[in-house]
Amino acid sequence: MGVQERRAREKEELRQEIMEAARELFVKEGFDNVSMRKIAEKIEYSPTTIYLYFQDKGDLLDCIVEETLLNLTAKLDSLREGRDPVVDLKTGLRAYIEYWTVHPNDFRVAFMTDLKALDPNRAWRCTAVGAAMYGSLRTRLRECADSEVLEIRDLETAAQAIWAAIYGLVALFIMKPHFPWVDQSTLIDTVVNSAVDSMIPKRVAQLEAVGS
Amino acid sequence: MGVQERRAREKEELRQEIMEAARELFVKEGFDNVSMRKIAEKIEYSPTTIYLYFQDKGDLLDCIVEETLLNLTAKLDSLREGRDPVVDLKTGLRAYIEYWTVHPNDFRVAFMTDLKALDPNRAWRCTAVGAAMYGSLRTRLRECADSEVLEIRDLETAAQAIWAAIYGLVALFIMKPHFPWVDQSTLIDTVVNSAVDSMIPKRVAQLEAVGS
DNA sequence: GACAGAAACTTAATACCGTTTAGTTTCTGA
DNA sequence: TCAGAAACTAAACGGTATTAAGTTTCTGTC
Repeated sequence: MGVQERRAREKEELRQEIMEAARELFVKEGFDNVSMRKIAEKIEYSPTTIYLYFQDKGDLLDCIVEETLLNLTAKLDSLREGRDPVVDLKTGLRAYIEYWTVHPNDFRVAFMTDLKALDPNRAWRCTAVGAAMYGSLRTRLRECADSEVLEIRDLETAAQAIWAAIYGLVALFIMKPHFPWVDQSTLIDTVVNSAVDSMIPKRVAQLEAVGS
Repeated sequence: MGVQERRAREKEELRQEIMEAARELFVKEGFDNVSMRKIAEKIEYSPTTIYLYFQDKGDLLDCIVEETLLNLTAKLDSLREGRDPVVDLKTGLRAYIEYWTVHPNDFRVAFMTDLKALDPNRAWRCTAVGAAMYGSLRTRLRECADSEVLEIRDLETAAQAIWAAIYGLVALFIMKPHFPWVDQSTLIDTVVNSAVDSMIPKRVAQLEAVGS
């Protein structure tokens, strides 16, 4: 029964080809400015073929963004060193911000396209990976709390506050690229330190600030 | 020459009527789900008439969002008490966040519609008011720095870091309404205090934290 | 009061869009 | 060889923003 396997493989290959073409176009032109017709033209199939592989344009986007988020997740996981949880936490946050500043158009596609905001039913893949990433943040924060150095009143509140600050910086960088930002690296450090250090006793916070 | 005045007044009235109808529809259905035809139908004119008053759909959005931002600006200005600059700053930040959580759809229209992100040329009205609001934040921060209580290394960096944290919280509230947020008021206070207090010597920061 | 011209508004068309229906072609397994 | 499944497509539907050209309405002047 090698035929069925080949067929399945071919089907998967075309699926990947569609996603690759769509990602390239979405990133270059923006989700709204890319039509199913344009994607079809790029892969030299008829527009209707895409609907055999994806429910609709939103589903296609969901799959693409899921891939992006999984890629980011892998990158963040690879950076963990496991020595000092606070260092790991800050390193992860900085890496998150820098990943998106390097791939701004992916961020636009992932977070600045209406669809995902509307209902988690349609963008369930993204929602799932996003939830996993938030879970990872919370875990790292708990590790900080479990070590002797941290004073966290409410872990959930702390995690959400940090998420907000980090997310806001990325979103503004990307939304207002022409704004007269101060030195990017300095600003990132300021936001990360401000968000994390406010949960940490002064003594340790100062040590961290010096170390970075 | 009372006729020309009346004509001008009538013209302005229709302009306002268009904006009112469009705002209502945009807020209810979202920018992308509202067509010029629907707006025209609501005001009982032909779609083309709108183009006599606004360059295109994007221009119409720009004008509407400008109005929203000016309204918010007025609200923020009215809250200034001028006694303690740090209190004024935090009050303003909280008010900013709460304004958008009360009008989430206006925020969607204002900040989560592609157009504005693309080029400041097209959304110049919003860009201008937005710049004024950022200027106001910087002014308040300078007032804090000028009073005896503050230690701000770089004012611009501090302003941008605060802006990021505050903006991020609002954006996440609105983008992920189904996320299991902790108590909203607590979270807002945490983010505001974390952002502002990191610029303030410990002694004062603690006083502020108690006061809120 | 008649009337030229400006202003306001509309009709009809252009060139797109996402998606669906109803096919056609290609391939597979018996 | 051939029935049926799988893969793919042509054509259409009902929508979109925007524009060009035409019509109606109003105004100021004679």
